[in-house]
Amino acid sequence: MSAAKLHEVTTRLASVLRSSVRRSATAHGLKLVQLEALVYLASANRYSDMLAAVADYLGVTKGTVSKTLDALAGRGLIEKLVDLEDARVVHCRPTPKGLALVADAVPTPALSELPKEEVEASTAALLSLLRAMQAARGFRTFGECRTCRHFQRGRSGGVCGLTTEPLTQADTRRICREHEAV
Amino acid sequence: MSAAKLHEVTTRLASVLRSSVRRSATAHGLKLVQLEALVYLASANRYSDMLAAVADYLGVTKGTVSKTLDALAGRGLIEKLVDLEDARVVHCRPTPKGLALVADAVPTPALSELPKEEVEASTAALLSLLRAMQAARGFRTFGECRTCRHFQRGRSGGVCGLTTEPLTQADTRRICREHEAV
DNA sequence: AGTTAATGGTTGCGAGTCAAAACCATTATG
DNA sequence: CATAATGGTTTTGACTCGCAACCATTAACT
Repeated sequence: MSAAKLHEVTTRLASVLRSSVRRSATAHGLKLVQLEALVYLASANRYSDMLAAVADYLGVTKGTVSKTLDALAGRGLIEKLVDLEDARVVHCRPTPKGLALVADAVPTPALSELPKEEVEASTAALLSLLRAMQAARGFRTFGECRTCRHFQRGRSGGVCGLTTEPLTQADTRRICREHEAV
Repeated sequence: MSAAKLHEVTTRLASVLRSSVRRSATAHGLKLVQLEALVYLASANRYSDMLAAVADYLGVTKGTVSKTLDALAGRGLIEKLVDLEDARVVHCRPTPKGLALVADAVPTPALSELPKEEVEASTAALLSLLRAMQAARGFRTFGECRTCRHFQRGRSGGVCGLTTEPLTQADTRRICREHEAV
């Protein structure tokens, strides 16, 4: 049980997962990256639903993301909205049609058949593995606000210490690109 | 800690991993899929170093693999050898140059800095997760001979119960596409 | 202020991925 | 011996990918 073995298992898991997501994407007439971007946008908060965030999250270049989002917008799965305060940024929000596709395409995989204890053990193991890899390679952690060091809990929701803006309960369950683990 | 959360963590891990492998591939002048195919071939046994096996393993189509292997062969990273008994199959074996590239490109990631107990726990959890996903989606398991139900241990190495051919010690450490967990 | 960065996006290029389908050769099955 | 199954190659069209050039907007700095 060496680190090499762990690496091998991890890459294999990633490969199997990617194949099945690709299948799902194809079945819905999308490319793999298009579905991944759409799924991400469906759970990104308002600081994180822009092109640069998608590029960071998926680890692909801005150029690819630009065309990918164009394709999604062309199919009516997302809509692009220019930010009111910063005219450079374009917020991409899934349309109802896009959200429906996400709900249908996300595999709800074989995981639900695993025993509960095993699910918890796997999740914990993966999470610590993920954090280690992100830290070592300078990736953003992309977590939810409620687990972020900038988050200040309040009566209904809270406040982001970075932007000093209020967050609703729903906000705190979304993925943020500025997330930093405590 | 639901199955959905586990799925989310898994996909995120896969995404981070893929980005960093892509980076490594690019640094060596290869595409992601090309590096993945080369890494696979470096540890595949003689029943599993053919085009169809690569396609199964990576979850891409035969057409893509055909061109990918052509590209690798064109750079002198693998060599293609037609099977002596079955003229249809083409064995693809990494050249010394190809093996050197694999050794250099495989990340040896941040995992080595994790505590030993954590590595073992993560590996076990991931392995059972991987088996569950492969079983649920009809993927081949692609394991080593020594963990295969067809493997019959012998004095030096063993015998594959499926092909009835003898296997050396080294053979039993390689990846086989006919692998089936016990 | 006013130049200089830094950031967010778009566009174009060339190589290559990808699914699907048609196709050929070889081996297995009846 | 015909038919199927398997292993590979090739073609087509849409799209990805990295790279780099480019524009617009905002931030930083003497």
